[in-house]
Amino acid sequence: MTTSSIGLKPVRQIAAHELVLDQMRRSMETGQFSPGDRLPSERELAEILSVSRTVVRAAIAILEREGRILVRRGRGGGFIVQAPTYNSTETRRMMRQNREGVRDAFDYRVIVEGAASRLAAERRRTADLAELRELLTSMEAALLASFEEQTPMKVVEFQRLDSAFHLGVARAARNPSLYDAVEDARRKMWLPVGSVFGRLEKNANDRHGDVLAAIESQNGDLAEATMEAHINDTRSTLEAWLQR
Amino acid sequence: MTTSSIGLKPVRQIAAHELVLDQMRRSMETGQFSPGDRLPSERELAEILSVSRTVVRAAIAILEREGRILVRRGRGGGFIVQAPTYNSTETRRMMRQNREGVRDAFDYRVIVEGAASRLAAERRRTADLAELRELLTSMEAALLASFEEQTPMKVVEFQRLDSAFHLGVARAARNPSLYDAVEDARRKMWLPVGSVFGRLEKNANDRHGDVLAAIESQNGDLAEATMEAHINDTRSTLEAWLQR
Amino acid sequence: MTTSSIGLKPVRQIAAHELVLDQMRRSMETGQFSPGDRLPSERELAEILSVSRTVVRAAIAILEREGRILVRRGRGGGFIVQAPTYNSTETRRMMRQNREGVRDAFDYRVIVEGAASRLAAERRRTADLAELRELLTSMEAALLASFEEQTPMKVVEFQRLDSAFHLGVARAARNPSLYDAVEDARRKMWLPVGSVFGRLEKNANDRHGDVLAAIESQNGDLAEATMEAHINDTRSTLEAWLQR
Amino acid sequence: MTTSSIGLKPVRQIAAHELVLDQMRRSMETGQFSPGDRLPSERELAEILSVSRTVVRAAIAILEREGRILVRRGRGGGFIVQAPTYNSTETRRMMRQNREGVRDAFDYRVIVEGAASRLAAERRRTADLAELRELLTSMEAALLASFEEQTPMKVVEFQRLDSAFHLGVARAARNPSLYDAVEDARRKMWLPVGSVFGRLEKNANDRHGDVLAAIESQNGDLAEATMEAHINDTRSTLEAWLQR
DNA sequence: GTGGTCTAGACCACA
DNA sequence: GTGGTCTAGACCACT
Repeated sequence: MTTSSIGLKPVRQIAAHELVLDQMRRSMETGQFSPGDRLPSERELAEILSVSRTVVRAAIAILEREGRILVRRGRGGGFIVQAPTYNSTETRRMMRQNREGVRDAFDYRVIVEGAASRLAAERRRTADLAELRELLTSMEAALLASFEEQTPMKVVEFQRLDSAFHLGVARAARNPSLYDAVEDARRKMWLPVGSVFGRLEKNANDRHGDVLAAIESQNGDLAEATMEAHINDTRSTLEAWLQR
Repeated sequence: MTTSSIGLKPVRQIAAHELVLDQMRRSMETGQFSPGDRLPSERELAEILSVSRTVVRAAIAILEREGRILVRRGRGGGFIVQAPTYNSTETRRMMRQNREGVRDAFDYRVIVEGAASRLAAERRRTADLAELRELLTSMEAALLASFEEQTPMKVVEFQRLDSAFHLGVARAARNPSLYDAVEDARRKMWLPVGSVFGRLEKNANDRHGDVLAAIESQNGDLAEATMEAHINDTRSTLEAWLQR
Repeated sequence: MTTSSIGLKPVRQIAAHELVLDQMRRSMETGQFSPGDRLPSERELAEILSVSRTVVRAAIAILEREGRILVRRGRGGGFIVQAPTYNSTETRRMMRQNREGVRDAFDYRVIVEGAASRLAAERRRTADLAELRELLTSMEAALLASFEEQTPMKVVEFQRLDSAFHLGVARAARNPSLYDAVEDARRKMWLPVGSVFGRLEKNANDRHGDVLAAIESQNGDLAEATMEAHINDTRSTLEAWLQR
Repeated sequence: MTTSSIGLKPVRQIAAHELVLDQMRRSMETGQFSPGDRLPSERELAEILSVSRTVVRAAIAILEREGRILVRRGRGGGFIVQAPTYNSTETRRMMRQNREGVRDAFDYRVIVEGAASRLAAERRRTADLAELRELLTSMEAALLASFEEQTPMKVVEFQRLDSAFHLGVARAARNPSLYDAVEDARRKMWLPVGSVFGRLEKNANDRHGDVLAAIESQNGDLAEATMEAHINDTRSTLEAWLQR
């Protein structure tokens, strides 16, 4: 697709700090860190990512400039994750200009997450079920709370729990490549969409429940179909929103 | 899966010449270049890959040391692709030690190539069909020739045509992420397996024909099923060979 | 003046790369390097400034961002000094808003350069005279050339030679503090003025000649008076220009 | 002078606590604090100097080690300024080894303070005169008291008043650069000389009176000459003392 | 041989 | 114990 007729495409050496940046963005976008959380310290990040502090700093500097994190100095300081400043109007405009990309991203999600769901149904262990059920409960509670308080559930909290569930399913499928593909697919779709779904998918959890039930019953076909339906629901919601 | 609980995994910066090396290996492995062929000149490669000649030289030097290419100097010289020296026994030993990896790779192929086949059936255009049919014919001819001459079809030629067909299907699916995933999946599986299939899959083309027919008939379910069957056949063949 | 009643004022730790930046700006502004010149290499600069390359790079990065230098990579590369983009109108506007600062800067120049000229007259050695005379000749030649060719002498070339002469006088005064003061004074005045004087002070060299003659004759009073007159001429020229 | 031919000299980054140390030494040396006085609290100093307490502590620790201040703990404690333990013999030896530096420092003082005095004569306002006259009176009284009591006027008190007068003149000159230069010049000369002048310049005030008179009469030439004479007197006194 | 990047370690200022 | 900065040295890619 991107290769020349000769099968060689330009290589681009990626600086270490860009790789680190990717990692950090990704872990924030998939909700591993929520606003207000403190990232690990520079030294820890360097350790985890097996790079030098210099490289971590380069990435951090960019995130700070973007306003994604706040740097606090001194003892007790650190890097504080900031809420991303989503801009619905802007997002909508961008997505409208990229209809095809959105469609492709969803198609891809349907494929890899559907397959993951099927495999999860076939391979899930008790521990997987327990984990997924717990995530379901957390989300239920969070949604409930957000309704009662009349305060919409925070977008990022939703994102975090949603991602956790989908990635949990992918993990239960026990195929590393597939897991990576799911992560990748979510990432591709998620980035500009965060603003939208926090307010729209109040009933997302019902679908999650269906998926979990199918996985529990070890019915691969059903698990796949349910997951596909869930993702296509999301797609419809998004497209309706884009039409408005 | 490979990520820590915190979603961060070590980054590894890849030297430009390694990326180039990857590209070149890949294009030789997928048969873009056959033994005896001359690679583009250093300058051309540098241009195509958008790196400096230094980097190309570094990659070339490694390939030469490995015996994958022969460097001929002077006028009329260049880089001549050598036949890879596959070692069946070694390959078999390695794959036996990595049963799980092999299984995962095939599972992943089934998923992404199956999906690609389905989408291709739904979205294929006339030009796609023409292209795929041509590839089919070429392979037919090549196989026939190789039988008549009683010389086994050259491994790399088979590889080249096989890859071209599968990637052609993926291209017809018109989803960039999926195409990349297919490429990635083939790459994961292909590398050590080249030695095996040149001699075993004499009837591979029948399956290809079935896939193409399904795609042509725009029957998504059938296309998916046929592709899955084809890949699972390959899997069986490989596993039988590993048992021996 | 700037101290509190208690004699303590806030301290500001100056980062090494800022100090380096100052040094480099200063040496470019006083014409040590002209547009098109290549700065010493990173490694040499680090050596000369006795800092690490990292620090040099930090300063260089800022200069590059400002467009003051151009970075060329590879063998034969380096940092190429760019012509500063003076903007007469802008300069005039700024200077009009800072009349007092301009007056103070000239007053200060008159004091320190006048004193330097006097001391130079009293202390000059043969070598000093030779050096100053040579600078005079160079400037003469440069001015002449610029007239004959009908191309105005390049601003920076003028700056360079002018600075060299004045600093040469200060050096002949043999008082380190005074030399620093002269450098400082010129720096304070010079920065935004470069654009103006290249075209206006065509006869600057006559004054320089007078100063040199007074120094040569060891007449301190005359040397001081001549230098003061020269600087006040410049001041008048500038103020006339500001009036326009 | 100190620059290489290329106009770049080594940079030295100065630690914040050294800057603080400088400030504190300076304010004690110019008599802002007299022996027995209590410095502001650590917190206040940190505030005034806009650094953290850590830095203040580092500076304080050094001053304590040198015996310049006494640290008293607990309620009513604080940092108590101690009388500097000047050592005439030592000072004399050091200055003899640095004859040239002393000469340069005085030359520089003559230049900048002479010019400051001239400008002050030309620009002084009534308030300036009042301030200077008051300082004169204070010094008169202090000197008188010290004679009557047969106790030599405390060195630091002299220093304080002397500095105040000279800086007052510089302030009246209304040129910030020049004021800084005067401060700088005094600082360069003052540091090692404190021990000497407390006992020697009993008649310093007469000169101050002359300077003030000249400034008052708006006679720039006279004001400059008087100040120069005063400084050169001091120089003579010092040189005589060094000869002994 | 140039600039570009990274590493490992250190010291500092901050809170 | 945190981030901020610097050092010294290395390897790499570029031209």
